[in-house]
Amino acid sequence: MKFKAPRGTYDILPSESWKWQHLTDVFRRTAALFGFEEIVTPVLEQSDLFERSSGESSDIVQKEMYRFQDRKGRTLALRPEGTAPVVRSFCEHHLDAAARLTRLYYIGPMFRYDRPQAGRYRQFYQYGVELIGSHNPYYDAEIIAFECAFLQNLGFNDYELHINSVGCPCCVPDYEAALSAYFQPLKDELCEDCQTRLIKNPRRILDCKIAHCRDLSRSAPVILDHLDEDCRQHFSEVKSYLDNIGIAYTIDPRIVRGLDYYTHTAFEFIYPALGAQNTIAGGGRYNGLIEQVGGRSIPAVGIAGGFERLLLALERQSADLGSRPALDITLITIGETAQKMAPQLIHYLRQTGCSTIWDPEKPSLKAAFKAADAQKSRYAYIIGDDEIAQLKITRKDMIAGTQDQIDWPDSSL
RNA sequence: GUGGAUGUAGUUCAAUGGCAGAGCACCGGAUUGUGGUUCCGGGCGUUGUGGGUUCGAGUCCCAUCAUCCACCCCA
Repeated sequence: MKFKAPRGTYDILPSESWKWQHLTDVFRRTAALFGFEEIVTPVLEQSDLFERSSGESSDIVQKEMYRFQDRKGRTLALRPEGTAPVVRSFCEHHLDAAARLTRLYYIGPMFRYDRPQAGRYRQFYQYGVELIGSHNPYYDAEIIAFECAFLQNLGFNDYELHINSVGCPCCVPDYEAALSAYFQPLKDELCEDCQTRLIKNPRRILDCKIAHCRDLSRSAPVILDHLDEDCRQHFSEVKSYLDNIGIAYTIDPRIVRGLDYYTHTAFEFIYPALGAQNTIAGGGRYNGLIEQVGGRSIPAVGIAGGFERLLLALERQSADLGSRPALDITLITIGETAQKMAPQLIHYLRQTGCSTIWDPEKPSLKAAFKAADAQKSRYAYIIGDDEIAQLKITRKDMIAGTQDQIDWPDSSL
């Protein structure tokens, strides 16, 4: 075997692809229910779009982005996430001119140069929805409600919803100062990573998985106590909207989103049984992003989820994913005359909407029926000299095993 | 980028340093007009790749690639 799919990428084979179709079908249906319309953007973007939006210091930009020069020396990147491209397109095409609020969804591959692991790939598939144009906390709740509806439509209920407010540029500096002040005296007790976090990004200490660091952060200052009035008010309204529509959530002050553009509400949908990579969807409000990308200051909120992890979770739960599509008819011919008539018959059957296959080689009948089995054909249509003489088709029900005769569909055939 | 485990037939796995095998799947036949059961028959695969040690390497050593798991990070 000479060629292999590149590291961290994989093929979705026919034995699996129908499941993906199911996921995307349910996603599109749910998105439509919420009034979202699809937007498709290129897989390639100018790399500074991501550098500017995600933050120069973010891991995505620092070490995970596929970045290269094209033949004219332009620096392009394979998109590592979906929101920045959507926002770029939104600004470029002035989508806000048409409506006060823009509701968009997308589906597509994303790329991050990461070490592959359970539920983590270099090319992976995400879906996302974005509500652009309002700072109203109702929409934060609506995005969360959308994700809940999507998961529910897939028959998936075993997830946890964690929400937090990450503050805004007005209150974050104050909070980070308080955090540093708290951890500084405990510095020597922190793990090595957390000691550097203390200097670079103290909030990440709260996310550490080392037991002792967790113990230390238990009584650390909480962002929610340091929110300014506006953020506090916003968060409390989001919660009351959620309460209102009966969505259960856990307030998790440790949620720190990986991208710099998030403000106010942040949320994650988690399925703990997935192992280390257990976040199936994450999102939040990004009021500063659109301005950073070059547009006016426009508030927005959105969420993105990973199809791989969703599928892993659904399979773990043995959720109903539908079934691999079956074929209506396998046509089996016996003898030269039937052989000659088959193409016209199969053409006719397909035109009437019956999925039909026929093998022009002449396998043994046994092999022909086995093939019909392998394709999960509902019926086998058999034509041979006997049938042709009587203008009949022998129709075998492949599930019941019974057999009867039907008229040729059109006597002119 | 760091650490650990693992790479043998389509697949799941065997093979005290001494002739590369089995189950399942697949193909053919028993049944030249009938599948899913049964019976019989069908396996030369660069043992991931490249070096090394050895009379001899699937087995030991080194490198490399890939997969899995964890760190990191996130979807």
